[in-house]
Amino acid sequence: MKKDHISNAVIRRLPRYFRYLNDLHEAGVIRISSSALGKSLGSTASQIRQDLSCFGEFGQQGYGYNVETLRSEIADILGINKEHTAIVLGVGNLGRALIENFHFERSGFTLTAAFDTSPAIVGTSVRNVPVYHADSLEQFLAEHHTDVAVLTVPQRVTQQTAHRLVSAGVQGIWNFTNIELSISNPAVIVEDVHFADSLLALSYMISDRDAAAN
Amino acid sequence: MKKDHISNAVIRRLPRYFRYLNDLHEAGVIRISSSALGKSLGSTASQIRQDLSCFGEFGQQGYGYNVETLRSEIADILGINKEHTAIVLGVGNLGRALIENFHFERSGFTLTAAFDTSPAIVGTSVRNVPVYHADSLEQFLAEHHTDVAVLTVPQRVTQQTAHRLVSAGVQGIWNFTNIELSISNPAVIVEDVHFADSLLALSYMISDRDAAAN
DNA sequence: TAGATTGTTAATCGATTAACAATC
DNA sequence: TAGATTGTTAATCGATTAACAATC
Repeated sequence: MKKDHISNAVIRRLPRYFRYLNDLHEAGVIRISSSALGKSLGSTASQIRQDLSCFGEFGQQGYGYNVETLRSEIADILGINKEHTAIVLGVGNLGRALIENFHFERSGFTLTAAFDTSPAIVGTSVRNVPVYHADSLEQFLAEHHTDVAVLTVPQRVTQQTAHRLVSAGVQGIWNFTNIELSISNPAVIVEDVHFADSLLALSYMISDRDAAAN
Repeated sequence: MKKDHISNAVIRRLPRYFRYLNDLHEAGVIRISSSALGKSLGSTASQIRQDLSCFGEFGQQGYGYNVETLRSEIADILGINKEHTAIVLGVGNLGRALIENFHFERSGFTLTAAFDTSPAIVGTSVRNVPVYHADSLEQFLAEHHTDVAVLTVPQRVTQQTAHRLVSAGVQGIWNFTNIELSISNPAVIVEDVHFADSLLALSYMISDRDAAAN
């Protein structure tokens, strides 16, 4: 039974399902049951059926799920076929690492441009992505529909850059800075990648283990 | 009332509390109530008091919490004062970006070494972190207690590198590869930073918004 | 003292798991 | 047909929120 509200817990599990189904597909697996899927992913068959049922009926009694069909359905749900576009703000080490190494296209995104202020790189391109001066950001956004901005700028210009992006109408910000963005427009979606939070959680878990051992 | 089991939900919120308390402290704020904290962080006073009560009693009736005291308590809880050590595996763009730009010391970690196989960088150092050849990993780990390994190696060597790290006795792996690690030793803690999962969640959320608008 | 705010217990809400009729 | 497995409803579990006595 399709639901109209999807909980965050479900949304966060979908990419993992997708990733694993891709692996299965590449390995030539044709069908899989919810219980096999659950076992591989460390969750339960119930949870997987419950999660999928939020979006429709993709399986067949007595058979399970066709791997390629389910993969493709989840891709659709996640918006991978929507031809999203993205730009990168800040071509330092991290911005460059993402442009060069991260497979945006596997998530359905096309990188259309990058922006920086350093004269050494403005005018060059990285992996065929042209690097423009940050001053031309508004002009670019006015001329090119852009769904997501990847924020990898230095901390001190983070907030102002975010403001400019929101004013210019981007739909989402993928935020790699350690700054908590305050965004006036609630329609703009901010997805944070807080490295420090992740490392501190790891720190807690290894420290906790130490404590338990004593 | 101190708890012995702390839920994952609580653990994931602690770093945010810590980050915000740091900001408050730097801004010279002396005291804060759970309701003010909740309002700023977009959660509830109840939740914050409930979360903190897992670890002890840090507040005072009628007053609230002393910012510096609470900050310091949470730092202790997270293990920031444990003088953890870390090494970086793979000094490509991402590894380099982390070494150069991420403030490991703010999370209580000291970077003691990095490893790579490229002759161009083995023997150099990045931000005073020496880069050794990956072949010397085991020897280094035998001689230097190492809590966490930061995994930023290419996908094809990810799993084998993880195995070597686990065999050599690291306690935690901060995994930036898109590979789901399978680790034999359940005592080793893996913290994944799955960029693609994060971007796909963002993709879902902007796509969903589109759909709702139609 | 009176007002504010804690830590904790109780109530509510939501998410996960179990059970099962339907059916391939 | 018999076995397997779905989608969904019901039961359980855990997390969040509300309420309040204690007290600074």
